[in-house]
Amino acid sequence: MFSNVNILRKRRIPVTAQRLALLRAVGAQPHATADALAEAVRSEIGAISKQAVYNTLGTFVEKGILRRIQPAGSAALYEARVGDNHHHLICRSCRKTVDVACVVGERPCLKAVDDSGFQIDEAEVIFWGTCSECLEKSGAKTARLGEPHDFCEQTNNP
Amino acid sequence: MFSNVNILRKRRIPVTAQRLALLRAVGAQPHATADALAEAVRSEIGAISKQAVYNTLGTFVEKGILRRIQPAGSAALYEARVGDNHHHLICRSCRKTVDVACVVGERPCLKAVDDSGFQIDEAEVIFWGTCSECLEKSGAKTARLGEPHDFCEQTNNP
DNA sequence: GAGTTTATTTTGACGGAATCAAATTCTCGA
DNA sequence: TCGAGAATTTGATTCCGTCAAAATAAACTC
Repeated sequence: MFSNVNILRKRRIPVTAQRLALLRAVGAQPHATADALAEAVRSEIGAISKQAVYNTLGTFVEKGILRRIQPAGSAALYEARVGDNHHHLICRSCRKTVDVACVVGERPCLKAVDDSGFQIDEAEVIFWGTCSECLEKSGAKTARLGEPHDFCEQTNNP
Repeated sequence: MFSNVNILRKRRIPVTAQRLALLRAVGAQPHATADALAEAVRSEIGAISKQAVYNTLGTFVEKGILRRIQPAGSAALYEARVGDNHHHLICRSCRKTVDVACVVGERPCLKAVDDSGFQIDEAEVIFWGTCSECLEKSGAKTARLGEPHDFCEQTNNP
């Protein structure tokens, strides 16, 4: 709790019980939704409003304390791992989400593409697939492999 | 119109005025939302229900006729370019969306990553940034660079 | 071509996720 | 401790998409 206070102080973010509890909640469960975090906080400090959750998480994302992932078809997820360059792997059937170390190394792909005049600040990569449990459940199906949707590294070097 | 009919016939999708109009609409404007497409269709054939739009677009995506992109914080976009391997570049401030060719390094990241037991079928890549117009408008502001978003921060090591 | 089967479209209600706005309460610096 | 400014609560609201049932249209068979 000590270091969490410092995290906030360091960035001039007023320290409140709600913010501290949210920080702890995100630390405890990675890839959680705003709603799940709200529940976690409630079981710890009693109550928190939906709005406070959104405000706070939004602030944390702005300030670089948290990272927000918004996978297609579901609510945003929040994680405490920032600053390292990792991506995500999501199971289409059970939605399990795991981290994937970035293959390309640092700052993947940011400059190699034709940027059309954009100033790119982030490359968001989500790998979609089926996790091992769901694969077993569905009978070790090898279905979708036929048409892999390749994502190419820009740096062709190994 | 002729070839669009064939696209549907080839896949055993019953041909309807709504589906044909939607196909034309998507062809006319890439990266459009369901709502924008509905409007386009309405100005062409008079009317279409919201549900028909969603049903149809959903079917098209399933059948591989269209591709759906779901950028964080906005409605899904649909595009007719399928089968080629390209990604997207989105302006954070005006939402302009452009295609980015995937520099074909013949190494799809699909297998290179530690897949945690997943069977990966797609790698979704979205580059976020600011387009040239918005850069100018904001006075060639290098604003966001001050607080680098996430991973630019600590990955300055080679 | 007419009739049947099947699938699509329409209509209207509904749901979850997130935001807006106003009033209240709290934190922090003087 | 006090007050200004910021955060939190509350409740309504918007946006995107889905559900369910009835009405309608397309495709297949004869």
